[in-house]
Amino acid sequence: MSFKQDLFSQFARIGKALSHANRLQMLDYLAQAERSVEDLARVSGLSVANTSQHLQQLRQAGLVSSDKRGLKVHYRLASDDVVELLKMIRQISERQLADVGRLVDTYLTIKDQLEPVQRDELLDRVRQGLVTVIDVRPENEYAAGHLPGAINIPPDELQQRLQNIDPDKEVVAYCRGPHCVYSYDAVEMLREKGLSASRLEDGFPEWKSAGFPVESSD
Amino acid sequence: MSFKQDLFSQFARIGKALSHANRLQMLDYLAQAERSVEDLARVSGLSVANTSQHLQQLRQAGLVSSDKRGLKVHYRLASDDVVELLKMIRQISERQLADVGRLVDTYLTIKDQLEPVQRDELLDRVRQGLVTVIDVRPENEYAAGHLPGAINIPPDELQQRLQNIDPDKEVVAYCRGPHCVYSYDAVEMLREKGLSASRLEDGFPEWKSAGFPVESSD
DNA sequence: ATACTATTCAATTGATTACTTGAATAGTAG
DNA sequence: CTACTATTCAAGTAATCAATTGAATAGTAT
Repeated sequence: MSFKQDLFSQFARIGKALSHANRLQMLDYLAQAERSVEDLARVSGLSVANTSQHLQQLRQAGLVSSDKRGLKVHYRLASDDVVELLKMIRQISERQLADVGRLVDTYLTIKDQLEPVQRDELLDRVRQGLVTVIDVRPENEYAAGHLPGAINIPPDELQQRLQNIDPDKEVVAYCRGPHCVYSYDAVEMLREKGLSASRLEDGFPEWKSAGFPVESSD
Repeated sequence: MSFKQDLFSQFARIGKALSHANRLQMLDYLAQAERSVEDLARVSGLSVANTSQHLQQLRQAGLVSSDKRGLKVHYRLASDDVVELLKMIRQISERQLADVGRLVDTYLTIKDQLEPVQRDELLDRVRQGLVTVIDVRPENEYAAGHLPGAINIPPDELQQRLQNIDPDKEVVAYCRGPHCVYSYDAVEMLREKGLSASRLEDGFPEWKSAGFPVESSD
């Protein structure tokens, strides 16, 4: 009979509302505070009309409610259950991603052990143009010799020069040697900014002495 | 920024998996026990190929896992988090969508389905006249001894005698023992008809041997 | 009144999705 | 080996959905 079907179709409305990244982003913003349509359109980078339509889907699913005050319509989460629901999704998602090992190990993992990249592996990927290599040593050391194609960004400049780094490429940082702290710091910071970053095993001296190619800026 | 987008897209994958009534129904069945593709195809009334595709979406979203044993592939929920997630959806659905309230009243919740009725609890409720008890064994076994007040409806007669069952009362079905399939089938069918039905833990022999009262029709 | 603002509605387009069919794969049994 | 079973894959079609555009509403300010 269609009884069960009806029930599951109702549940599916909620699932459907959660099935689009933009709507989830809106819910995320609404979890912080109630907002107008315009606010939500701005933060999600959508047109107002499009935003409005998404919001209506969320309202139909019973996830948000709204009221009009003056000119503006204010939206908010319908109940705390929605926060719980989002939390569950996040939880399952993170576990799933950890199992498969995709986004989580570059973005989300807190107890990440900063697994270093092998030298030969890095060289391959540099030649394919897949990675941005960052040398975090002082400028004079960089000038004396560095990895092919590496750009020099001392630790204190990293913050400002973030926008020069291609966010779609993987970043590998290195410095003087295996125990140099700067490359750790750089990787940590880059990951916080959402970039996929890792450390070269060891440092420049080891790279050079292993017979790998070197560039210098004379 | 692409980082957040990626993250919400990952969450959306879970939402997408939950956005179809058939998939939710499958999750519901998997919440009770692990099942083969064929089992799930049968209960959801879909083709095996279609069922398989839905299951793969659920697996990609990290909601179910599977393993092959011999010919059959067994699917199960990936973790208890998924049960929690379903519970949240049901809860929001119940609270927010006015038209669902009625359905949920008669349809036992996902969690309830996992738990059969305890013997002593059943006896209490029988004495208060709150439940209809159905014995789904063959007539001769019923005649030899049955639970007090139980009515005998063999599985193949259930369909026709539905109208004799008070739809406002809770129904509890039992048969020979804990692994007897008839009571499961009866419960499933009654629930499909919108009745509040559940199974007695174990069966008649266990009831009798535990010293609970018994009636017989001589 | 008129002009203006925030939101929603309606129609359109291109992209996904569900489901079907028939074939491919992997494991079992004789 | 061959026949058989359970599941998955791949290709095609019809339905559904996201986003755009331009117009319609409802409220505010002058």
